Amino acid sequence: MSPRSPQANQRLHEEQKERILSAAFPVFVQKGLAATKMADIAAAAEMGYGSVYHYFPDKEAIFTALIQREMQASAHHAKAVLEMPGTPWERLECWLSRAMTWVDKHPKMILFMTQVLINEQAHETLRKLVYQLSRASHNELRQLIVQGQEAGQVVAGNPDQLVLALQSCLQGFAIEAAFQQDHRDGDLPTAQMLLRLLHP
Amino acid sequence: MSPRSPQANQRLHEEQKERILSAAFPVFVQKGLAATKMADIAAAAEMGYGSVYHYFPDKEAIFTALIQREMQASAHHAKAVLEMPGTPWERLECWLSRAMTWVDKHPKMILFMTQVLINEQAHETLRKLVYQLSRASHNELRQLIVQGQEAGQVVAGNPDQLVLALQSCLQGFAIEAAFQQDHRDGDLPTAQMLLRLLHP
DNA sequence: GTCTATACGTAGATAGAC
DNA sequence: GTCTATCTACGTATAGAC
Repeated sequence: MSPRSPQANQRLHEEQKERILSAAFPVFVQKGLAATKMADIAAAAEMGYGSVYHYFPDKEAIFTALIQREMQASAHHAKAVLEMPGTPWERLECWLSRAMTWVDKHPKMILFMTQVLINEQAHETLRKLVYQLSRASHNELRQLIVQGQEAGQVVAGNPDQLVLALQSCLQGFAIEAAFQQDHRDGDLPTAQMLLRLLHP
Repeated sequence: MSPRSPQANQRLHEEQKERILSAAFPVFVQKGLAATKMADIAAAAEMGYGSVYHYFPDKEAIFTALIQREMQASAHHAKAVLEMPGTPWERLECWLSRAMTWVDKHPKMILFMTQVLINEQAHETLRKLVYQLSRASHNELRQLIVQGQEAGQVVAGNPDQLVLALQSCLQGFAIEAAFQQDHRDGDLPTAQMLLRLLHP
């Protein structure tokens, strides 16, 4: 029995962490941070209660890891669209339709982050983290809108207000979408509908 | 010392209940149902811990009372607008601008109800209650939109989808507004902006 | 009616066997 | 590395004094 190499050990360790994160996510979404028990997470990850503590120091560390993981993915997505060729309007269309698709596929992630912004007063660090992500997204969209206004393709007006309107709608859609995953009872709005907000 | 009349007793009782509800509301909004402790509520209402239990059997009863109280107010507001004179478009304008004003003034109430829809899997009764309210609002708005479409004042398309879009936006605005109450950093969108979604 | 003190249950975290 | 058993802290709800 040769011992595992340090690299292999490291890899197994990361895999187990990932396993816990994947399992914890839906539980947090459904119950919120406070109501989620470590026992729930352990059960979802199909491992013993104590094992979770071998990989994460406490519950909040799991929560934080989930947020950070999402922030990376989001930043990556944004960059791709900003560097796209085409007119500003086309880039806006692309940004929004991608955002809508994402919202439609992972509505609970937005919900999850909304919970952080809203709920739990204690975890100031966490909230700052999510706020950063929200600001980043705001700035990207703002850039696209200003470009669109300069090209005369987007309605005039305070760009920050327009951004806020779009972001709010997306957030609302996410909540609606998350709810409808369980109780399908109508078609969700489309990116084309949202774009009407920007027509000159 | 003449004893208080039963009526006066009754009135004091109701006043104390009201006092607890008013105190509990902001706490629930900030912390969510699970994370709010009865001690928090008692402290906010400036009364002893045990006294709260004299007026409500448990925490959930307080929560439920708050929701029901809101449902009544909302139903009242809706009725007034539906019976307004004028064109369908004017009624829509009125409905939306009232809704926006309300959202702007009491954003945390929507947030509060969103929490119920999303979070806590256990309290099925509560979620049904909020869902009812949401359906009622949906139906009102749908009625206005169909009327508007028949009058050619509103863009054609699946009315339920349009309603969903508007409701989602309102929900998103509420979250944004609630957040901005603490961190003012931009103008909220206006009802006029939202109406652009409906222009033919 | 009001409040303090307490019993009970639950959940986070840890120690230590395997 | 994994898991069970346990310690500890806290929060709900209640009982009972005033």
